[in-house]
Amino acid sequence: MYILLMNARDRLIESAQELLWERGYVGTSPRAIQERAGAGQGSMYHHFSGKPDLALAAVRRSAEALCALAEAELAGPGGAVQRISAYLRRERDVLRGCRIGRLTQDPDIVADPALRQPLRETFDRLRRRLAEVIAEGQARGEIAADLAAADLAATILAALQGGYVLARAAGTAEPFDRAVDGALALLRRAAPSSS
Amino acid sequence: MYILLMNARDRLIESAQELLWERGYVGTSPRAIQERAGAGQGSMYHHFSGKPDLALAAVRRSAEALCALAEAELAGPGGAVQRISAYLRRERDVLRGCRIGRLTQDPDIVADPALRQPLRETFDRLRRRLAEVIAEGQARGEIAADLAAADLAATILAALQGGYVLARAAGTAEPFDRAVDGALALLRRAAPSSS
DNA sequence: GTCTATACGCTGATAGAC
DNA sequence: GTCTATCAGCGTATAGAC
Repeated sequence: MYILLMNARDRLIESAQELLWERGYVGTSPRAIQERAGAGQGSMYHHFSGKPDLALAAVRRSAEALCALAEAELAGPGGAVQRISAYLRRERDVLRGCRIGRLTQDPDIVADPALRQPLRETFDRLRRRLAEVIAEGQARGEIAADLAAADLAATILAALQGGYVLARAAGTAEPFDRAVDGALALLRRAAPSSS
Repeated sequence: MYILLMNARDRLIESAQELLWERGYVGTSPRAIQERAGAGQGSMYHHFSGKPDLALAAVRRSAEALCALAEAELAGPGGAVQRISAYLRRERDVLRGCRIGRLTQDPDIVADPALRQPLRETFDRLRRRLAEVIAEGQARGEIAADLAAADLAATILAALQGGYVLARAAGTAEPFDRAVDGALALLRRAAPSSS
């Protein structure tokens, strides 16, 4: 177990990341984090001022990981539609949902500007990056140029996030896959040759 | 205040609906529900066996309300794309999010089949209804017939749910509006005349 | 740095009076 | 039906020893 080799501070952050993903902010207690990390009260309150402080460190780390994963696909080979397809169809545990997206439902996260900032930045970055890829596809004649790249980027990211929501409600990945397939089908239809 | 005229049972359900929307299941305590409803412990435990039982009643009621609202737009006048547009652009308090969608992030809801069932049924119904409207649009030559209606329905519903997620992260409705606009632009592009 | 002790309010419920 | 106890356990710390 890798986690056992880390120092207490990192173990606490990683445990907080896991629990925030599984149970959200409201559903995650300092005690539960400590137990998972194998650390005591004193250790946690030595490294962090409290639950919000530890959560902030955890959220920031998760946000970075998420952006890195996205970039791996979006900077890959192929045309715009192909890279977006690779991003959307990347292998995932759909029913776990998005570790950042799920936090938008946490009232205590959204209410705290410091805690919400990483969420905003993450989705802003992803939208901008997707818009870049789309604009590239438009410049190369892959996608109709009269469609607003920023809008399409938002639609694609929203379809992804909403796909998780539908999948968790259904208890299966099926709606997620449909949502992704539908989005890609529409995107392919938006080729200039089709107009 | 209408709520003061209702009996305790209905006040409890309505208060639970509000709190579940605002704070989710994990973030909502029986005590908070009682306070908002102006009812005591005894009253709540007389009408409901406990928190899950009351939550179930509240979720069912919210689910019905949601489906009714959707149906009002989807059964309205105009063509398929126009009705879907009316549905997506219906006036909403975007930052509040979806009262059903937000519950998919609640571990205790998803883990309990009885509590999850209304979520599954709601989104299944909405997807089927949207697919019907789309199929109608395809039969009338409004939308290309070679696109899978079930996939497009999932995409549209996911864009809606994901739009809420992005908006809550951003702290403004802007990403929601973009996601909706992008989805509608793509849908209009998918007309047979464009292929 | 990490541990144990201590604290106080809240959670989710039960029991019994009225 | 509704109210008021009462309860064991958890949530979120603080204090101080080591």
